[in-house]
Amino acid sequence: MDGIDSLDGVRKGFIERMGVIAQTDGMPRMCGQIFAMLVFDGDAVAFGELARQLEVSRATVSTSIRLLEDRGLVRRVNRRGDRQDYFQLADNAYVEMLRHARVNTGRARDEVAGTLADLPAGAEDVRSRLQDFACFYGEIEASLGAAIDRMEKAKT
Amino acid sequence: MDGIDSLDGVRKGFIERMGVIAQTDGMPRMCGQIFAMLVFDGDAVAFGELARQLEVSRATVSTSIRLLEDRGLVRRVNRRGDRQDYFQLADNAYVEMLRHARVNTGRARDEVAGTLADLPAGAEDVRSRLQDFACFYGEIEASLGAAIDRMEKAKT
DNA sequence: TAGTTTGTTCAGAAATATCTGAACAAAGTT
DNA sequence: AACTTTGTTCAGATATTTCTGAACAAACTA
Repeated sequence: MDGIDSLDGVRKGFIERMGVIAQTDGMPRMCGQIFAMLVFDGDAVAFGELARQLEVSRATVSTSIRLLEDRGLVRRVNRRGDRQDYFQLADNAYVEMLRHARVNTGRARDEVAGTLADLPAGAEDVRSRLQDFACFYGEIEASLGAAIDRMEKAKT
Repeated sequence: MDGIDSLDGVRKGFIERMGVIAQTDGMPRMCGQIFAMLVFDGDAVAFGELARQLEVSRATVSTSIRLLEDRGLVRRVNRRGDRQDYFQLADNAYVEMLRHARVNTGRARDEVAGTLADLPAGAEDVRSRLQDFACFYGEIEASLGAAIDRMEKAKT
């Protein structure tokens, strides 16, 4: 029975692929790999273990973890009798991801809205096209909002 | 009356800011600037004008435009008696953006689903966490799908 | 035909993002 | 006190992305 070895192989593949996805998603690869490791392992993982298993410097772990903490995706915990920091997924990690996306979308929409406000009188055709553009961002925001609501309701 | 000059200033600011947004959005800056220029100007813009006004090489215009075409955001048109290529927003550009986002999300979900399929028997806790992760992507896909439907309906 | 304009391609330059090693402070251990 | 472990910071190395210039082919012009 090689259940454990096989599980470990699957785990490594998952971590590696999530690193790639993070990259295509506008995040450093290491953030994706750390996130994947926390999802897979479930319980809190030690700072040192992250550096050792992902084969990166402690500096990289430090900065990557901070980014994840700042986004509310990861929680730092301490264990009695252990000086190391441990990390685990924030319990609302997925919702926080959506919130972050919504904020970003809002920023984009604000830029368009600002341009609209700056438009001189006349230029009605430009205004109309910019309004379409702003609506586009509005649709995304609304959709993300709906998804956030659904996930928060499902949480309970 | 400086309506036109003022309009031109607003236009330049808009183009520049959309370049930045594109970058934070995982796209080359020039794609964002070209897109912005087409949104603002409305009618078809010549290849040469893009290079001249955005102050970049023709090579950059060529590759950026291709990316935009490949994503279905921009349409290339030809004018009788003019050898130059002209470009304008695809009429369903915004919907195509959403579609692209949905495809990407689907890819990510597929990765998680693949990992789930590879999991050996047992490891039920890991399975449960990966399922949550897959659901998260599922929610995004569903939301994008809803936004796509709304926009297509509003199109008419 | 020789010269111009137009768009593409690609090697490599320039800019940016990501990661590392070394120096450090804080807190523990011997 | 001297040493170890832990996490942070930052200058700069490494890797990646983005843009350019030059070479080119296709189509027009003189």
